Amino acid sequence: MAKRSDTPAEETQPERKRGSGAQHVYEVLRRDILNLTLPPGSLIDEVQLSERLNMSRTPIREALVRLASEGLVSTLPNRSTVVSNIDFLNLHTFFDALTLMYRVTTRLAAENHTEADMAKIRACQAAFSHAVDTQDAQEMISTNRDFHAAIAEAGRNPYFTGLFCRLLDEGRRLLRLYYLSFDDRLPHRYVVEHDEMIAAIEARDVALCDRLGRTHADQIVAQIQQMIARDRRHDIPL
Amino acid sequence: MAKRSDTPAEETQPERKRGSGAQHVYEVLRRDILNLTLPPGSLIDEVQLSERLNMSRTPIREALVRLASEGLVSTLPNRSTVVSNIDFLNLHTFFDALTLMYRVTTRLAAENHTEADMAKIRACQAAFSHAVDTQDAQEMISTNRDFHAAIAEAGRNPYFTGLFCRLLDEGRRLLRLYYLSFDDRLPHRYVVEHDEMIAAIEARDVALCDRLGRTHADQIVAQIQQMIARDRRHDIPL
DNA sequence: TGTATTTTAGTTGTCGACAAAAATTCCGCG
DNA sequence: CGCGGAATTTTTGTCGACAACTAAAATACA
Repeated sequence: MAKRSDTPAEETQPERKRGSGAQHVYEVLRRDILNLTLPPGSLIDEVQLSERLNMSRTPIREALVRLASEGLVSTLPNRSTVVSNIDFLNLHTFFDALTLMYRVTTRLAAENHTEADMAKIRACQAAFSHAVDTQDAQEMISTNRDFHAAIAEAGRNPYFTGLFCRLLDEGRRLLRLYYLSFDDRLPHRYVVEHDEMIAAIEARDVALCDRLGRTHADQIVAQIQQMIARDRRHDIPL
Repeated sequence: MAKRSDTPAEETQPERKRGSGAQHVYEVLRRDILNLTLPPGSLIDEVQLSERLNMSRTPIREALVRLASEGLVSTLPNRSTVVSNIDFLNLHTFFDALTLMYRVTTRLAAENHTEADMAKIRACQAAFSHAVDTQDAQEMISTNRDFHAAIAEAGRNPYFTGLFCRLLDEGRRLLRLYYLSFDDRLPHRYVVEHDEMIAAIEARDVALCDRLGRTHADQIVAQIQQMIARDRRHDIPL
Protein backbone atom coordinates (compact mmCIF):
# COMPACT_ATOMS: atom_id res chain seq x y z
CA MET A 1 0.00 0.00 0.00
CA ALA A 2 1.14 3.53 -0.69
CA LYS A 3 2.37 5.49 2.25
CA ARG A 4 0.54 8.63 3.11
CA SER A 5 2.65 11.71 3.54
CA ASP A 6 0.13 13.51 5.76
CA THR A 7 0.62 11.22 8.71
CA PRO A 8 -0.04 13.05 11.99
CA ALA A 9 3.36 14.22 13.13
CA GLU A 10 3.87 13.33 16.77
CA GLU A 11 7.55 14.10 17.20
CA THR A 12 7.94 14.10 20.94
CA GLN A 13 11.21 15.01 22.57
CA PRO A 14 13.29 12.13 23.88
CA GLU A 15 12.44 13.63 27.27
CA ARG A 16 9.61 11.40 28.37
CA LYS A 17 8.63 10.22 31.77
CA ARG A 18 9.36 6.62 32.51
CA GLY A 19 5.98 4.95 32.74
CA SER A 20 4.23 7.06 30.14
CA GLY A 21 5.52 5.52 26.94
CA ALA A 22 2.84 2.90 26.42
CA GLN A 23 0.16 5.23 27.76
CA HIS A 24 1.13 7.87 25.25
CA VAL A 25 1.05 5.63 22.18
CA TYR A 26 -2.20 4.13 23.48
CA GLU A 27 -3.82 7.55 23.59
CA VAL A 28 -2.45 8.55 20.20
CA LEU A 29 -3.64 5.39 18.52
CA ARG A 30 -7.01 5.51 20.24
CA ARG A 31 -7.58 9.07 19.16
CA ASP A 32 -6.57 8.37 15.58
CA ILE A 33 -8.78 5.30 15.42
CA LEU A 34 -11.83 7.10 16.79
CA ASN A 35 -11.24 10.07 14.50
CA LEU A 36 -10.96 7.70 11.54
CA THR A 37 -7.52 9.17 10.89
CA LEU A 38 -6.73 5.48 10.94
CA PRO A 39 -9.71 4.13 8.98
CA PRO A 40 -11.06 0.63 9.67
CA GLY A 41 -8.90 -2.00 8.07
CA SER A 42 -5.69 0.02 8.31
CA LEU A 43 -2.61 -2.07 8.83
CA ILE A 44 -0.63 -0.95 11.86
CA ASP A 45 3.08 -1.36 11.36
CA GLU A 46 4.93 -1.58 14.64
CA VAL A 47 8.36 -0.50 13.47
CA GLN A 48 6.93 2.41 11.49
CA LEU A 49 5.11 3.55 14.61
CA SER A 50 8.19 3.08 16.75
CA GLU A 51 10.16 5.31 14.41
CA ARG A 52 7.43 7.93 14.30
CA LEU A 53 7.10 8.10 18.09
CA ASN A 54 10.79 7.68 18.88
CA MET A 55 10.50 4.62 21.05
CA SER A 56 11.06 0.91 21.01
CA ARG A 57 8.54 -1.61 19.81
CA THR A 58 7.84 -2.86 23.31
CA PRO A 59 5.58 -0.01 24.51
CA ILE A 60 3.87 0.01 21.13
CA ARG A 61 3.07 -3.65 21.48
CA GLU A 62 1.72 -3.03 24.95
CA ALA A 63 -0.61 -0.35 23.62
CA LEU A 64 -1.74 -2.64 20.81
CA VAL A 65 -2.58 -5.38 23.30
CA ARG A 66 -4.69 -2.95 25.27
CA LEU A 67 -6.48 -1.71 22.18
CA ALA A 68 -7.07 -5.29 21.08
CA SER A 69 -8.67 -6.23 24.39
CA GLU A 70 -11.01 -3.26 23.98
CA GLY A 71 -11.92 -4.38 20.49
CA LEU A 72 -10.52 -1.34 18.70
CA VAL A 73 -7.94 -3.38 16.79
CA SER A 74 -7.81 -7.02 15.77
CA THR A 75 -4.51 -8.83 15.82
CA LEU A 76 -4.14 -11.89 13.65
CA PRO A 77 -1.52 -14.32 14.99
CA ASN A 78 1.87 -13.91 13.38
CA ARG A 79 0.32 -11.33 11.09
CA SER A 80 -0.09 -7.59 11.28
CA THR A 81 -2.72 -6.00 13.50
CA VAL A 82 -5.45 -4.04 11.77
CA VAL A 83 -7.94 -1.43 12.93
CA SER A 84 -11.22 -3.21 13.59
CA ASN A 85 -13.80 -2.55 10.96
CA ILE A 86 -17.38 -1.75 11.76
CA ASP A 87 -19.67 -4.74 11.64
CA PHE A 88 -22.59 -3.45 9.63
CA LEU A 89 -24.27 -6.83 9.52
CA ASN A 90 -24.73 -6.90 13.29
CA LEU A 91 -25.47 -3.25 13.86
CA HIS A 92 -28.76 -4.11 15.52
CA THR A 93 -26.94 -5.65 18.45
CA PHE A 94 -25.04 -2.40 18.80
CA PHE A 95 -28.28 -0.44 18.72
CA ASP A 96 -29.87 -2.71 21.30
CA ALA A 97 -27.00 -2.30 23.70
CA LEU A 98 -26.74 1.43 23.11
CA THR A 99 -30.45 1.98 23.74
CA LEU A 100 -30.43 0.01 26.96
CA MET A 101 -27.36 1.83 28.22
CA TYR A 102 -28.84 5.22 27.40
CA ARG A 103 -31.83 4.34 29.53
CA VAL A 104 -29.97 2.74 32.40
CA THR A 105 -27.27 5.37 32.78
CA THR A 106 -29.74 8.23 32.66
CA ARG A 107 -31.94 6.55 35.25
CA LEU A 108 -29.01 5.96 37.55
CA ALA A 109 -27.84 9.52 37.12
CA ALA A 110 -31.23 10.70 38.31
CA GLU A 111 -30.86 8.59 41.43
CA ASN A 112 -27.22 9.12 42.31
CA HIS A 113 -26.01 12.43 40.91
CA THR A 114 -24.34 15.07 43.04
CA GLU A 115 -24.00 18.79 42.42
CA ALA A 116 -20.48 18.30 41.09
CA ASP A 117 -21.82 15.80 38.57
CA MET A 118 -24.42 18.29 37.37
CA ALA A 119 -21.75 20.92 36.90
CA LYS A 120 -19.72 18.59 34.71
CA ILE A 121 -22.78 17.55 32.73
CA ARG A 122 -23.75 21.17 32.14
CA ALA A 123 -20.23 21.99 31.02
CA CYS A 124 -20.35 19.16 28.50
CA GLN A 125 -23.72 20.31 27.26
CA ALA A 126 -22.39 23.86 26.84
CA ALA A 127 -19.51 22.52 24.78
CA PHE A 128 -21.90 20.48 22.67
CA SER A 129 -24.21 23.43 22.16
CA HIS A 130 -21.28 25.57 21.10
CA ALA A 131 -20.18 22.94 18.60
CA VAL A 132 -23.69 22.86 17.15
CA ASP A 133 -23.76 26.64 16.87
CA THR A 134 -20.44 26.69 15.04
CA GLN A 135 -21.46 23.76 12.82
CA ASP A 136 -18.34 21.85 13.79
CA ALA A 137 -19.33 18.26 13.06
CA GLN A 138 -16.26 16.66 14.55
CA GLU A 139 -16.60 18.64 17.74
CA MET A 140 -20.31 17.80 17.93
CA ILE A 141 -19.58 14.09 17.82
CA SER A 142 -16.86 14.31 20.41
CA THR A 143 -18.70 16.57 22.87
CA ASN A 144 -21.90 14.55 22.50
CA ARG A 145 -19.97 11.49 23.61
CA ASP A 146 -18.51 13.38 26.55
CA PHE A 147 -21.95 14.58 27.59
CA HIS A 148 -23.39 11.11 27.86
CA ALA A 149 -20.22 9.77 29.43
CA ALA A 150 -20.59 12.43 32.13
CA ILE A 151 -24.16 11.30 32.76
CA ALA A 152 -22.98 7.73 33.05
CA GLU A 153 -20.31 8.80 35.53
CA ALA A 154 -22.99 10.46 37.63
CA GLY A 155 -24.81 7.14 37.70
CA ARG A 156 -21.91 5.69 39.71
CA ASN A 157 -21.90 2.22 38.21
CA PRO A 158 -18.51 1.44 36.69
CA TYR A 159 -19.78 -1.64 34.89
CA PHE A 160 -22.43 0.29 32.99
CA THR A 161 -20.08 3.22 32.48
CA GLY A 162 -17.46 0.96 30.97
CA LEU A 163 -19.79 -0.69 28.48
CA PHE A 164 -21.49 2.59 27.64
CA CYS A 165 -18.22 4.38 26.90
CA ARG A 166 -17.19 1.55 24.66
CA LEU A 167 -20.48 1.82 22.80
CA LEU A 168 -20.20 5.58 22.57
CA ASP A 169 -16.75 5.27 21.06
CA GLU A 170 -18.01 2.78 18.53
CA GLY A 171 -20.81 5.22 17.72
CA ARG A 172 -18.25 7.98 17.37
CA ARG A 173 -16.61 6.08 14.55
CA LEU A 174 -19.99 5.37 12.96
CA LEU A 175 -21.09 8.97 13.02
CA ARG A 176 -17.73 10.17 11.80
CA LEU A 177 -18.13 7.92 8.80
CA TYR A 178 -21.19 9.83 7.66
CA TYR A 179 -20.53 13.26 9.08
CA LEU A 180 -17.41 13.90 7.04
CA SER A 181 -18.84 16.86 5.16
CA PHE A 182 -22.49 16.66 5.93
CA ASP A 183 -24.77 18.27 8.46
CA ASP A 184 -28.43 19.05 8.81
CA ARG A 185 -30.78 20.62 11.27
CA LEU A 186 -31.15 17.53 13.47
CA PRO A 187 -28.45 18.52 15.98
CA HIS A 188 -30.65 21.31 17.34
CA ARG A 189 -33.11 18.65 18.35
CA TYR A 190 -30.35 16.94 20.28
CA VAL A 191 -29.56 20.13 22.15
CA VAL A 192 -33.18 20.38 23.24
CA GLU A 193 -33.32 16.75 24.27
CA HIS A 194 -30.10 17.11 26.22
CA ASP A 195 -31.60 20.03 28.13
CA GLU A 196 -34.65 17.95 28.92
CA MET A 197 -32.41 15.18 30.18
CA ILE A 198 -30.54 17.55 32.43
CA ALA A 199 -33.76 18.85 33.90
CA ALA A 200 -35.12 15.35 34.46
CA ILE A 201 -31.92 14.19 36.10
CA GLU A 202 -31.83 17.18 38.40
CA ALA A 203 -35.47 16.61 39.31
CA ARG A 204 -34.56 12.97 40.05
CA ASP A 205 -37.45 11.87 37.86
CA VAL A 206 -36.39 8.31 37.08
CA ALA A 207 -39.35 7.45 34.89
CA LEU A 208 -38.91 10.54 32.77
CA CYS A 209 -35.19 9.87 32.44
CA ASP A 210 -35.95 6.40 31.20
CA ARG A 211 -38.35 7.74 28.60
CA LEU A 212 -35.97 10.48 27.49
CA GLY A 213 -33.09 8.05 27.24
CA ARG A 214 -35.13 5.75 25.09
CA THR A 215 -36.36 8.42 22.71
CA HIS A 216 -32.91 9.96 22.48
CA ALA A 217 -31.47 6.58 21.57
CA ASP A 218 -34.24 6.11 19.03
CA GLN A 219 -33.33 9.43 17.45
CA ILE A 220 -29.69 8.51 17.04
CA VAL A 221 -30.42 5.01 15.84
CA ALA A 222 -32.89 6.34 13.30
CA GLN A 223 -30.37 8.89 12.10
CA ILE A 224 -27.63 6.33 11.64
CA GLN A 225 -29.97 3.93 9.88
CA GLN A 226 -31.11 6.72 7.59
CA MET A 227 -27.52 7.56 6.75
CA ILE A 228 -26.74 3.95 6.00
CA ALA A 229 -29.83 3.59 3.85
CA ARG A 230 -28.94 6.74 1.94
CA ASP A 231 -25.42 5.48 1.50
CA ARG A 232 -26.54 2.08 0.32
CA ARG A 233 -27.56 3.45 -3.06
CA HIS A 234 -23.95 3.99 -3.99
CA ASP A 235 -23.26 0.34 -3.41
CA ILE A 236 -25.36 -0.87 -6.32
CA PRO A 237 -22.98 -2.13 -9.01
CA LEU A 238 -23.74 -1.31 -12.63
CA MET B 1 3.83 -31.29 9.53
CA ALA B 2 3.02 -29.37 12.67
CA LYS B 3 4.54 -30.62 15.87
CA ARG B 4 2.19 -32.28 18.29
CA SER B 5 2.21 -30.68 21.73
CA ASP B 6 1.67 -32.76 24.82
CA THR B 7 -0.56 -31.96 27.74
CA PRO B 8 -0.35 -28.24 28.60
CA ALA B 9 0.92 -28.86 32.10
CA GLU B 10 2.58 -26.29 34.30
CA GLU B 11 6.10 -27.28 33.32
CA THR B 12 6.06 -26.95 29.57
CA GLN B 13 9.05 -28.07 27.59
CA PRO B 14 10.88 -25.51 25.53
CA GLU B 15 8.73 -26.95 22.72
CA ARG B 16 6.02 -24.36 22.48
CA LYS B 17 4.24 -22.97 19.47
CA ARG B 18 5.30 -19.53 18.53
CA GLY B 19 2.27 -17.33 19.17
CA SER B 20 0.95 -19.19 22.19
CA GLY B 21 3.26 -17.95 24.93
CA ALA B 22 1.27 -14.94 26.03
CA GLN B 23 -2.00 -16.78 25.55
CA HIS B 24 -0.84 -19.58 27.78
CA VAL B 25 0.26 -17.40 30.68
CA TYR B 26 -2.94 -15.38 30.28
CA GLU B 27 -5.06 -18.47 30.70
CA VAL B 28 -3.02 -19.76 33.61
CA LEU B 29 -3.19 -16.46 35.47
CA ARG B 30 -6.86 -16.00 34.73
CA ARG B 31 -7.70 -19.44 36.02
CA ASP B 32 -5.65 -18.97 39.17
CA ILE B 33 -7.20 -15.58 39.85
CA LEU B 34 -10.77 -16.81 39.40
CA ASN B 35 -10.09 -19.89 41.53
CA LEU B 36 -8.63 -17.65 44.24
CA THR B 37 -5.44 -19.68 43.97
CA LEU B 38 -4.08 -16.17 43.62
CA PRO B 39 -6.15 -14.38 46.27
CA PRO B 40 -7.03 -10.70 45.88
CA GLY B 41 -4.11 -8.51 46.77
CA SER B 42 -1.47 -11.03 45.73
CA LEU B 43 1.65 -9.49 44.32
CA ILE B 44 2.52 -10.86 40.89
CA ASP B 45 6.25 -11.02 40.35
CA GLU B 46 7.15 -11.05 36.68
CA VAL B 47 10.56 -12.72 36.96
CA GLN B 48 9.22 -15.37 39.30
CA LEU B 49 6.47 -16.14 36.82
CA SER B 50 8.90 -16.16 33.93
CA GLU B 51 11.03 -18.73 35.74
CA ARG B 52 8.05 -20.89 36.65
CA LEU B 53 6.69 -20.93 33.10
CA ASN B 54 10.06 -21.10 31.34
CA MET B 55 9.69 -17.99 29.26
CA SER B 56 10.85 -14.42 29.04
CA ARG B 57 9.19 -11.52 30.80
CA THR B 58 7.78 -10.14 27.57
CA PRO B 59 4.85 -12.55 27.09
CA ILE B 60 4.13 -12.36 30.80
CA ARG B 61 3.86 -8.60 30.57
CA GLU B 62 1.54 -8.93 27.61
CA ALA B 63 -0.74 -11.22 29.60
CA LEU B 64 -0.68 -8.82 32.54
CA VAL B 65 -1.71 -5.94 30.31
CA ARG B 66 -4.63 -7.95 29.04
CA LEU B 67 -5.69 -8.92 32.54
CA ALA B 68 -5.37 -5.33 33.66
CA SER B 69 -7.64 -4.05 30.89
CA GLU B 70 -10.23 -6.60 31.99
CA GLY B 71 -9.95 -5.42 35.57
CA LEU B 72 -8.64 -8.67 36.99
CA VAL B 73 -5.34 -7.14 38.08
CA SER B 74 -4.31 -3.60 38.94
CA THR B 75 -0.90 -2.39 37.95
CA LEU B 76 0.61 0.46 39.91
CA PRO B 77 3.12 2.45 37.87
CA ASN B 78 6.71 1.45 38.50
CA ARG B 79 5.42 -0.88 41.18
CA SER B 80 4.35 -4.49 41.13
CA THR B 81 0.96 -5.52 39.78
CA VAL B 82 -1.50 -7.01 42.23
CA VAL B 83 -4.61 -9.14 41.85
CA SER B 84 -7.59 -6.80 42.05
CA ASN B 85 -9.43 -7.08 45.29
CA ILE B 86 -13.16 -7.24 45.54
CA ASP B 87 -14.81 -3.90 46.21
CA PHE B 88 -17.22 -4.75 48.98
CA LEU B 89 -18.24 -1.13 49.46
CA ASN B 90 -19.67 -0.89 45.96
CA LEU B 91 -21.12 -4.35 45.67
CA HIS B 92 -24.55 -2.91 44.95
CA THR B 93 -23.36 -1.65 41.59
CA PHE B 94 -22.21 -5.17 40.83
CA PHE B 95 -25.57 -6.54 41.84
CA ASP B 96 -27.41 -3.98 39.73
CA ALA B 97 -25.40 -4.82 36.64
CA LEU B 98 -25.65 -8.54 37.25
CA THR B 99 -29.41 -8.44 37.66
CA LEU B 100 -29.92 -6.43 34.51
CA MET B 101 -27.67 -8.72 32.50
CA TYR B 102 -29.43 -11.82 33.80
CA ARG B 103 -32.70 -10.41 32.55
CA VAL B 104 -31.45 -9.09 29.21
CA THR B 105 -29.44 -12.11 28.18
CA THR B 106 -32.25 -14.52 29.05
CA ARG B 107 -34.73 -12.41 27.12
CA LEU B 108 -32.49 -12.28 24.08
CA ALA B 109 -31.88 -16.00 24.28
CA ALA B 110 -35.62 -16.56 24.08
CA GLU B 111 -35.75 -14.46 20.95
CA ASN B 112 -32.65 -15.59 19.11
CA HIS B 113 -31.68 -19.09 20.20
CA THR B 114 -31.15 -21.95 17.78
CA GLU B 115 -31.29 -25.67 18.36
CA ALA B 116 -27.51 -25.82 18.67
CA ASP B 117 -27.66 -23.18 21.40
CA MET B 118 -30.22 -25.21 23.33
CA ALA B 119 -28.01 -28.27 23.12
CA LYS B 120 -25.09 -26.37 24.61
CA ILE B 121 -27.26 -24.87 27.33
CA ARG B 122 -28.64 -28.28 28.26
CA ALA B 123 -25.14 -29.73 28.38
CA CYS B 124 -24.08 -26.98 30.78
CA GLN B 125 -27.12 -27.57 32.92
CA ALA B 126 -26.35 -31.30 33.04
CA ALA B 127 -22.84 -30.52 34.21
CA PHE B 128 -24.18 -28.14 36.85
CA SER B 129 -26.72 -30.66 38.04
CA HIS B 130 -24.02 -33.28 38.32
CA ALA B 131 -21.85 -30.93 40.34
CA VAL B 132 -24.77 -30.30 42.70
CA ASP B 133 -25.39 -34.03 43.09
CA THR B 134 -21.77 -34.68 43.94
CA GLN B 135 -21.62 -31.68 46.30
CA ASP B 136 -18.60 -30.30 44.45
CA ALA B 137 -18.74 -26.61 45.32
CA GLN B 138 -15.95 -25.53 43.00
CA GLU B 139 -17.50 -27.36 40.08
CA MET B 140 -20.91 -25.89 40.89
CA ILE B 141 -19.56 -22.36 40.69
CA SER B 142 -17.73 -22.99 37.47
CA THR B 143 -20.52 -24.83 35.67
CA ASN B 144 -23.11 -22.31 36.84
CA ARG B 145 -21.07 -19.60 35.17
CA ASP B 146 -20.80 -21.63 31.98
CA PHE B 147 -24.55 -22.22 31.96
CA HIS B 148 -25.40 -18.54 32.00
CA ALA B 149 -22.60 -17.72 29.58
CA ALA B 150 -24.14 -20.22 27.15
CA ILE B 151 -27.51 -18.49 27.50
CA ALA B 152 -25.86 -15.16 26.80
CA GLU B 153 -24.19 -16.60 23.73
CA ALA B 154 -27.57 -17.74 22.47
CA GLY B 155 -28.75 -14.15 22.80
CA ARG B 156 -26.31 -13.19 20.06
CA ASN B 157 -25.30 -9.80 21.41
CA PRO B 158 -21.54 -9.64 21.94
CA TYR B 159 -21.74 -6.42 23.95
CA PHE B 160 -24.05 -7.93 26.53
CA THR B 161 -22.20 -11.22 26.46
CA GLY B 162 -18.91 -9.48 27.13
CA LEU B 163 -20.16 -7.51 30.11
CA PHE B 164 -22.09 -10.47 31.47
CA CYS B 165 -19.12 -12.81 31.34
CA ARG B 166 -17.04 -10.25 33.15
CA LEU B 167 -19.69 -10.00 35.84
CA LEU B 168 -20.01 -13.76 36.08
CA ASP B 169 -16.27 -14.09 36.58
CA GLU B 170 -16.36 -11.48 39.29
CA GLY B 171 -19.21 -13.41 40.89
CA ARG B 172 -17.17 -16.57 40.61
CA ARG B 173 -14.52 -15.02 42.82
CA LEU B 174 -17.17 -13.79 45.24
CA LEU B 175 -18.84 -17.16 45.58
CA ARG B 176 -15.53 -18.92 45.89
CA LEU B 177 -14.72 -16.71 48.82
CA TYR B 178 -17.64 -18.10 50.81
CA TYR B 179 -17.96 -21.55 49.35
CA LEU B 180 -14.57 -22.76 50.46
CA SER B 181 -15.84 -25.50 52.73
CA PHE B 182 -19.49 -24.71 53.01
CA ASP B 183 -22.62 -25.82 51.22
CA ASP B 184 -26.32 -25.93 51.91
CA ARG B 185 -29.50 -27.02 50.22
CA LEU B 186 -29.93 -23.88 48.12
CA PRO B 187 -28.21 -25.27 44.99
CA HIS B 188 -31.14 -27.59 44.37
CA ARG B 189 -33.28 -24.53 43.99
CA TYR B 190 -30.90 -23.26 41.34
CA VAL B 191 -31.22 -26.50 39.40
CA VAL B 192 -34.97 -26.11 39.36
CA GLU B 193 -34.77 -22.48 38.31
CA HIS B 194 -32.33 -23.35 35.57
CA ASP B 195 -34.75 -25.92 34.22
CA GLU B 196 -37.51 -23.33 34.24
CA MET B 197 -35.27 -20.96 32.34
CA ILE B 198 -34.50 -23.57 29.72
CA ALA B 199 -38.20 -24.26 29.23
CA ALA B 200 -39.03 -20.56 28.97
CA ILE B 201 -36.24 -19.94 26.47
CA GLU B 202 -37.30 -22.85 24.34
CA ALA B 203 -40.91 -21.64 24.43
CA ARG B 204 -39.62 -18.19 23.38
CA ASP B 205 -41.58 -16.66 26.24
CA VAL B 206 -39.77 -13.35 26.61
CA ALA B 207 -41.82 -12.03 29.51
CA LEU B 208 -41.35 -15.21 31.50
CA CYS B 209 -37.63 -15.20 30.79
CA ASP B 210 -37.40 -11.67 32.11
CA ARG B 211 -39.19 -12.66 35.30
CA LEU B 212 -37.09 -15.78 35.79
CA GLY B 213 -33.90 -13.88 35.18
CA ARG B 214 -34.85 -11.32 37.75
CA THR B 215 -35.82 -13.80 40.42
CA HIS B 216 -32.75 -15.91 39.75
CA ALA B 217 -30.57 -12.85 40.15
CA ASP B 218 -32.41 -11.95 43.33
CA GLN B 219 -31.69 -15.42 44.69
CA ILE B 220 -27.99 -15.14 44.07
CA VAL B 221 -27.76 -11.58 45.33
CA ALA B 222 -29.63 -12.54 48.48
CA GLN B 223 -27.37 -15.52 49.03
CA ILE B 224 -24.21 -13.46 48.66
CA GLN B 225 -25.52 -10.74 50.91
CA GLN B 226 -26.48 -13.32 53.51
CA MET B 227 -22.99 -14.77 53.37
CA ILE B 228 -21.45 -11.38 53.79
CA ALA B 229 -23.75 -10.52 56.68
CA ARG B 230 -22.94 -13.80 58.38
CA ASP B 231 -19.28 -13.17 57.86
CA ARG B 232 -19.48 -9.64 59.17
CA ARG B 233 -19.92 -10.82 62.74
CA HIS B 234 -16.33 -11.91 62.87
CA ASP B 235 -15.29 -8.39 62.01
CA ILE B 236 -16.51 -6.89 65.28
CA PRO B 237 -13.45 -5.99 67.34
CA LEU B 238 -13.53 -6.62 71.07
C1' DT C 1 16.49 5.85 71.56
C1' DG C 2 14.21 7.95 67.80
C1' DT C 3 14.50 10.24 63.38
C1' DA C 4 16.43 11.73 59.07
C1' DT C 5 19.54 10.52 55.35
C1' DT C 6 22.27 7.58 52.53
C1' DT C 7 23.02 3.06 50.65
C1' DT C 8 21.61 -1.06 48.91
C1' DA C 9 18.72 -4.44 46.95
C1' DG C 10 15.00 -5.56 44.05
C1' DT C 11 11.53 -4.68 40.44
C1' DT C 12 9.75 -2.49 36.50
C1' DG C 13 9.95 -0.05 31.87
C1' DT C 14 12.49 0.19 27.75
C1' DC C 15 15.77 -1.16 24.42
C1' DG C 16 18.24 -3.60 20.62
C1' DA C 17 18.79 -8.04 18.69
C1' DC C 18 17.58 -12.51 17.03
C1' DA C 19 14.64 -16.42 15.39
C1' DA C 20 10.21 -18.11 13.49
C1' DA C 21 6.46 -17.40 10.47
C1' DA C 22 4.23 -15.21 6.70
C1' DA C 23 4.37 -12.41 2.53
C1' DT C 24 6.79 -11.49 -1.54
C1' DT C 25 9.97 -12.08 -5.13
C1' DC C 26 12.57 -14.80 -8.20
C1' DC C 27 13.46 -18.57 -11.08
C1' DG C 28 13.05 -22.86 -13.58
C1' DC C 29 9.98 -25.57 -16.22
C1' DG C 30 5.99 -26.79 -18.84
C1' DC D 1 3.16 -16.91 -21.26
C1' DG D 2 1.66 -19.04 -17.01
C1' DC D 3 2.56 -21.71 -12.87
C1' DG D 4 4.74 -24.18 -8.88
C1' DG D 5 8.33 -24.06 -5.80
C1' DA D 6 12.56 -22.21 -3.73
C1' DA D 7 14.85 -18.19 -2.00
C1' DT D 8 14.46 -13.59 -0.10
C1' DT D 9 12.42 -10.04 2.37
C1' DT D 10 9.44 -8.34 5.75
C1' DT D 11 7.15 -8.54 10.08
C1' DT D 12 6.11 -10.54 14.32
C1' DG D 13 7.08 -13.05 18.88
C1' DT D 14 10.57 -13.75 22.17
C1' DC D 15 14.79 -13.05 24.56
C1' DG D 16 18.52 -11.16 27.54
C1' DA D 17 20.34 -6.88 29.19
C1' DC D 18 20.34 -2.39 31.16
C1' DA D 19 18.62 2.04 33.16
C1' DA D 20 15.07 4.23 36.10
C1' DC D 21 12.53 3.98 39.87
C1' DT D 22 10.76 2.23 44.45
C1' DA D 23 11.13 0.03 48.84
C1' DA D 24 13.78 -1.52 52.41
C1' DA D 25 18.13 -1.69 55.02
C1' DA D 26 21.92 0.55 56.97
C1' DT D 27 24.03 4.49 58.78
C1' DA D 28 24.53 9.10 60.81
C1' DC D 29 22.96 12.36 64.01
C1' DA D 30 20.48 14.81 67.68
